[in-house]
Amino acid sequence: MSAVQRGTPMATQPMATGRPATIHDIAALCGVAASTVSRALANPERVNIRTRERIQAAAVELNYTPNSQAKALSSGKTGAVGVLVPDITNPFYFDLIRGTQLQLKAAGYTQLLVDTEESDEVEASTLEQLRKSADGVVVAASRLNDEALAAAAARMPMVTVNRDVDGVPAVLIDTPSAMPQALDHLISLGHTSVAYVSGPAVSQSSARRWIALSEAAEERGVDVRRIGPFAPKTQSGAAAADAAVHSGVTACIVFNDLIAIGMLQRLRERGLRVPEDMSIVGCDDIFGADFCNPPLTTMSSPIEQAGRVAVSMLLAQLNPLAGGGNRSRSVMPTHLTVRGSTGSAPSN
Amino acid sequence: MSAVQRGTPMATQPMATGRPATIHDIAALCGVAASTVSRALANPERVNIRTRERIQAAAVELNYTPNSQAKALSSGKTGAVGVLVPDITNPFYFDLIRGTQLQLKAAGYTQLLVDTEESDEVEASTLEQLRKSADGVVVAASRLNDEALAAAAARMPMVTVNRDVDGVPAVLIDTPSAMPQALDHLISLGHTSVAYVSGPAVSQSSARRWIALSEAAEERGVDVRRIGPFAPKTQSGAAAADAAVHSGVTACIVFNDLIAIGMLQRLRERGLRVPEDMSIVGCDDIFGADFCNPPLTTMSSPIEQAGRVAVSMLLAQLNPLAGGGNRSRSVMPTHLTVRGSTGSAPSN
DNA sequence: ACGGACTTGACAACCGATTGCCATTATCTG
DNA sequence: CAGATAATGGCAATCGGTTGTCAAGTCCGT
Repeated sequence: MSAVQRGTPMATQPMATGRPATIHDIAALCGVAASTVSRALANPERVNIRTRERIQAAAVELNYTPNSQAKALSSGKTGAVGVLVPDITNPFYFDLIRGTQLQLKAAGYTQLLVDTEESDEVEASTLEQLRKSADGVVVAASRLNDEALAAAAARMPMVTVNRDVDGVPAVLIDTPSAMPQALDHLISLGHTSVAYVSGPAVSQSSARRWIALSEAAEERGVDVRRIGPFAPKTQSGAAAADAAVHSGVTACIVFNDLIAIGMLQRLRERGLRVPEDMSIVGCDDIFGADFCNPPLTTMSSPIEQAGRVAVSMLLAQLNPLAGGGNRSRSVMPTHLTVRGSTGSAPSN
Repeated sequence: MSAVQRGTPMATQPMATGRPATIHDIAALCGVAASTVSRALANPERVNIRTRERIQAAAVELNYTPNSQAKALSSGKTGAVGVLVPDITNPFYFDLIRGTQLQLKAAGYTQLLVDTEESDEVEASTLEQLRKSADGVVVAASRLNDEALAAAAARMPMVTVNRDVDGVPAVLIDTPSAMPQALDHLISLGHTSVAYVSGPAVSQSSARRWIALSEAAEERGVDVRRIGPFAPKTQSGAAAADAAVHSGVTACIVFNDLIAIGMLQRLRERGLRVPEDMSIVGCDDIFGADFCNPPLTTMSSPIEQAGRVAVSMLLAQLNPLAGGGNRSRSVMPTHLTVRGSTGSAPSN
């Protein structure tokens, strides 16, 4: 990161003209028609190289930047992409957002980030509004039902993250595949009675994780019960911890790290030790999972990459010209990261 | 491309037609001119009540929503506000972002969130671009120098957060005022030699905190030295911890919680106990400060409220009509939250 | 040198909404 | 009842680009 030093900005600061330059200013300066300027900038090969260069030079000189509103109006393309997340304060989405932002910026798009507040209504109305102000959307962990989501996807280009609906391209974070790993990890530590602490009832992620886990449990002949649902917030961890203790299990696999971290706090309050009395496995490996107490065993994925991939898929949909076949589904690998919150089952 | 089919008079389906309705559709349906529709919707009192109601009914029936691009183009107002943060993955900004988003949505504005990647160049170019695509900006923890920031503020409505520049309205999180509290807290625990672990060299916040701390230290006759600068990331904590240990102090007041948490980890690695061997005071009370190990003593502020206030100030600037006098400066209170990372000074 | 093929640049019609200006009509006043 | 005044609705220009159309200009081969 030593590149920080470079470029002390004595940068060529464009002087503050009263109003940003337009193609008409350029046209006037070059003595050509505005349309010629437009072409010179958009379809350079359609314009004489000398004129073109004169125009390009003038554009630089006037510090011209196209007016995105006007461009959107006449071309129908806004150059913006909406990114919908259910809760912007959930650390899981930080890296996702950063991934989408990076990839969008690289492609010259603007990111419209919206927090849908875990509400299907906010999500639906946002999608409707975005239909006119964005070229496409990335929808993370949608709270909409399948029909509504499919309908929205039919109206505008969309890529979902962690949500699988027929006909809608998706990036899936393959947490379910790590469930057997997590279970084997617990079994190897002597646990035979495990609880799955589930997330929101409308979360497809939670459902998929539970299915994967219960299948793996059946194969291995282990008792796994399900408790919940719980909201994906640390505050929910207290109730989840109490429910887990009451159920008598010695280990929990938890919908996500927020709840898991909340459980750690609650268990400590109740005088129970982790992992001596109870093992906890989280999910997502969010910011904080490595420095909570004890550090959380959890399932990790390349989240930022997921954001980048989602945007790539969306852009491929928007610009079908570019080579790469349009994948309609991309799966991000997941693995178990073992830390301090899991240990041998109580020996009693 | 063939001639666009838009003239079809009976194509006015209330259902989800391929294309959203425009004022022209409404005008056709009501048998009036488009401009009348525009007025009926914007200046209702300028249009006969019967016509107006007919138009409003048609608008509802056609599920009309104004095209924000077109509106922006002709009115010059975009209905969007840019929010610039240096690092979107820094939890400090989560609550700020949520605050701005809530307040903006309530006022019918769209939030354009941009991560400037701690770079003054990215920040400058973003501001320049936003000048045409947003009505105003909220700039958090700007990395620009005073002149550049003042110049940008002269070109478009702006409110800064944690940055004080002449003539630019600002929301200041008054962390400096908590510095004496923090120092007194440490002194009462027997510490006499304290280090300030500073943040980025260009961060005004860091500079202000240092000034407040060193003044308080002088008044109290305590030795406070400054180490750093360090980047505001947990990874920087390792170097910061080593520097602190080397300097021989028994307590650190740290620029922010990210660095502080990184220090906790590093100190543990080196076999040093917190707070027995070293006390740590963080700043910001970010997500994670309450559940790290040990829980972090830190300085807390109403960050989400800061975001809301920043937006309110900006909107007041945009719509001078509304009553409330335009405050140009708003200070958010800060207090010390004592947790487990501070304790009695080593007795040796 | 001439005609055709190909380039290049200008014009103008949009995109969807706002707004100044004017014509029409309704209402009111004396 | 005529004339004044206000209320109302429509036309058309405008915002900044994009793009289809066409005329003028260039270059070529024969």
